[in-house]
Amino acid sequence: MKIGDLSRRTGVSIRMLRYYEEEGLLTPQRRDSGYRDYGPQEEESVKFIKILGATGMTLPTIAKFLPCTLKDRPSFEPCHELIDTLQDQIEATDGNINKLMEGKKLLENILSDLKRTIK
Amino acid sequence: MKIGDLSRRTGVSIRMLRYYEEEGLLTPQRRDSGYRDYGPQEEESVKFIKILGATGMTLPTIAKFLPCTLKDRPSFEPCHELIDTLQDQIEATDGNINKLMEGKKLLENILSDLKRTIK
DNA sequence: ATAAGGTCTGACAGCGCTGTAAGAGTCAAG
DNA sequence: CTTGACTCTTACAGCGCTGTCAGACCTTAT
Repeated sequence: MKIGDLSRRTGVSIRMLRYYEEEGLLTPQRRDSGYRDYGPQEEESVKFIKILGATGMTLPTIAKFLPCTLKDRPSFEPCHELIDTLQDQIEATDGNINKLMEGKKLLENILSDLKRTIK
Repeated sequence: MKIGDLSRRTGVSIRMLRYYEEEGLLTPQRRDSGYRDYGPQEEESVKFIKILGATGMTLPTIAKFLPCTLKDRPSFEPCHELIDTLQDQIEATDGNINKLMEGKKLLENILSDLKRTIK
């Protein structure tokens, strides 16, 4: 699959797909022409990247976790060293969720205040 | 209250407090010396800014909402024009919360996978 | 073979936010 | 009055991400 196809399928811009590679998150095959050739494995990875990125995780951090999401992950992947980081990240995400909910509450308060004041 | 005091009380860096002013979010009094002089009203605003900022709202956007959070808000404040934006923002925040929860779930899956694989 | 559209690399620029530094002035305690 | 801590403005720089552009090459269909 060429980069444009993957971009269309994932909604991630071509620019960013190349950036992912630059940051070590993806390493697609190359054709003789130099064109990147993505497989279903890479498409799967992009999905993970999107989700993890949405949690505020930075790309280098995501790069650390990505090998652990592989089905056929080689056993020597140092995933066990990531458990602490992982736990921290879960906590951080939880904190962010709470902040967002607090923010949402505030917004809703402002909204209902406004509606009451104006109507 | 001087800027250092407000910084300590809110946990927002001096740099950022000045930046808030630059962006029109705060307009503290000035002493003859030129020193900024913050009142309790400004401290309250900083709290809102922090919360709204945590929802991913950008400072210029926050600047629009801030007048609507004032207790003694002048009636001519065009807050009614913000209702749509506000509703959009609430929706967006909701979406972000969901994304974060999805991300958290993924992280937890990775974590339990790892624990099972390793132990 | 030609044309249109896809892709390559490399570079530059912008966003929003944040820190830091320099050089000058202010404040408060001794 | 001196000294150390604080504040002022201005400016530069970095982060992580993202877009865009240029110039060259590849691919596919006609």
